[in-house]
Amino acid sequence: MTNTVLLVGNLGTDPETRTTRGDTRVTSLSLGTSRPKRDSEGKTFKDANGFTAKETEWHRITCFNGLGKTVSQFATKGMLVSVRGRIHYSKWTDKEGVERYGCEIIADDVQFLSRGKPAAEGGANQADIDDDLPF
Amino acid sequence: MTNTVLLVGNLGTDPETRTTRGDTRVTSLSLGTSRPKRDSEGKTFKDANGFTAKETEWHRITCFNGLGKTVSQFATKGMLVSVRGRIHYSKWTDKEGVERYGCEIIADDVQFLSRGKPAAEGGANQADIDDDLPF
Amino acid sequence: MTNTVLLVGNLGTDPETRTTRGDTRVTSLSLGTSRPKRDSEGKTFKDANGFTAKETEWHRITCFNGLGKTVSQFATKGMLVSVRGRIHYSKWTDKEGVERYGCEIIADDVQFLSRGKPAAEGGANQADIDDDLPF
Amino acid sequence: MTNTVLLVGNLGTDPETRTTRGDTRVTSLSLGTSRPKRDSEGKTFKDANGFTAKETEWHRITCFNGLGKTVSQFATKGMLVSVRGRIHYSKWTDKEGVERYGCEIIADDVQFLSRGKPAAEGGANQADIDDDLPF
DNA sequence: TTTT
DNA sequence: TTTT
Repeated sequence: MTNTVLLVGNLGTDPETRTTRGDTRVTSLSLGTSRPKRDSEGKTFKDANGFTAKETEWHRITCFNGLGKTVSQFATKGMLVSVRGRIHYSKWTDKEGVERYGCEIIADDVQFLSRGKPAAEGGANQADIDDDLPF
Repeated sequence: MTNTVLLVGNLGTDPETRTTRGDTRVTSLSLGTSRPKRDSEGKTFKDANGFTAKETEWHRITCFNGLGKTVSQFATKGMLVSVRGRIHYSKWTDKEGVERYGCEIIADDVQFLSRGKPAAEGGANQADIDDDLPF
Repeated sequence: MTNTVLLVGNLGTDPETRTTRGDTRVTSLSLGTSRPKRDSEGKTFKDANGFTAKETEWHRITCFNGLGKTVSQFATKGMLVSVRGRIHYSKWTDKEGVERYGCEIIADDVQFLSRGKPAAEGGANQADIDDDLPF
Repeated sequence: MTNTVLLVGNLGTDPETRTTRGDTRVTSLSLGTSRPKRDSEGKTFKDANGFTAKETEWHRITCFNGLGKTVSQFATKGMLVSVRGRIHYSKWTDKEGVERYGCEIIADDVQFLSRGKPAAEGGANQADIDDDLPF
C-alpha cells in the first residue's frame, strides 16, 4: 500500500555515513523543509529581521546501497535536494530503559537541485562533480 | 518547500477526537500501510499462515477543522482510506522529565476508499453515509 | 528532476497488452479518478440519480517488463488500484499527416486495492490470485 | 480519488496569462523536468557536449485565482519551481474538424526554488521580489 | 523552451 | 470505460 513521501529542501549538515551491526553502510541526511507561519487569520507575517516568518521541519533521511554512496559523495550542507521515499518508524529501549520511538524517511531517490559548497569547505572537488553528477 | 506525504491503507482503530488546551478539536487516525517483506535476495516469502509476509507501518494522522469533523463522522476501523498531508515532528518533556519526540501526518485531504463497518459495530448508519459521503 | 504521479482509482477496462515494433511488450491500463463536481460557490451537488455529481479523468497507464506481466495477469476491469509513475508526452504524425500529441503515465508501481471480477467474467481464477497476489 | 502530481523543474518561458470566454483569468507555465537517458544496460551516458544525455518532459501548468496572480508576478523563465497539482485531460475539435486531445496540470501549489532573471531581462524588480516572495 |  |  502506498507510503510515499516527497520532500524538497536544503541540507542542514553534510551527510553522515555509519556501519550498522549487520555490516550495512547507511548514509543519513538532515533535510529541512520550511513553510510560512500563518497567523490566526491564515496570513503570513514577517519576523523581526524582515523575512517572512517560517517554521522548518527537519527530516532524517536514510540512504542505503548505491544511493547512499552517491549521496555521501556529492551531497553537502546547504544543498537544495529533493527526496522520494517512505516513512519508517522504529522503536527501541535506551540505556535508561526508556522506550524510544523514531521516525525516518527511507529514500528511494535523491536529486541534487543546486551545487554544493566549494571543496575547501568540505565538499567534493567541483571538477569531479561536473564529471559525475547525475544531471 | 515541498513536504508531501501520500498514504493508502486501512484504519487500525476508529477515529479519536480530543480538544487541545487551545480549545482546538483534533481528530486522529491510525493508518497502517503494509508492504511485502523481502529476503536477502529481494524476494517476497510466505509467513506461517501462507500469506505473503508483510511489514506494516502505523501512521498517526491528525485532522483539523472540517476535515476532522468529516473524518470523525465517517471513518471507521478497517476502512481503506487515502491521505494527503505533511510530516510534522514534535518534541516535549514527559512527566519523568524525559525528552520525547513525536512524528505525525497533518492531513490536508482524506478520501474513503471502502465502506466502513455496519452501524451496529460503531460506525455511522449506512443510509447516512450513502447520503453524505463525498463520493 | 521530480516528475511523480500518484493515482488511486478504478480500472475502466481489462488491461491490454501489445508488442511494439521494437519487440517490447507493453501493458496498458485505463484508470479513472473521480472528484466531486462543485458549483460556483464551491459546493458539491447531486446528479439526477441522487449520487454526488462527479467528474472523472481517464488516465492511460503504461507498464513495462515485470510490472506489465503482473498487471496483465491480475488486473481486471473495475478493480481499485493505485499507481505511482511519471508523466510522458509523445508526438507523432497520423496517416492524414496531422500532428498528434499524447500523454500517458509510465508506471513504476501498481498496487491492487480490491479483488477483481470473478473468473467467469474474464479475470484470473480466484485461487490463483490468492496464491500469487503480492499482498 | 487521488490524482496528484508533483513536479520540480525549470520554467522554459515566462508565464502567460489569458482570459477565457468565461472571463476567468488563467496563467500558464511551461515546466521542464529532465531525467538522464539510459542505454540498453540502464547506464547513463554523455551527449556530444560532454553533459549527461537527458530527456526532458515539458509540462503545461495551469494556475487559477490567487495562485495564477502570484505566479504571473514572480515566475520567470529559467526559474526552478516545484508544482503540486492534478492531471486534467481535455478534448476539442479544431477548425479543420479534427478531434484534439490535451493534457495539463492544474496547479494547487507552486513554490519558487530559485530567484528569477534580473529585471532587465523581463522579470520583476528584485527589491519587489525580496519584499513579496512567500519565502 | 529551461537548467546542470 | 470504472466505482460509490
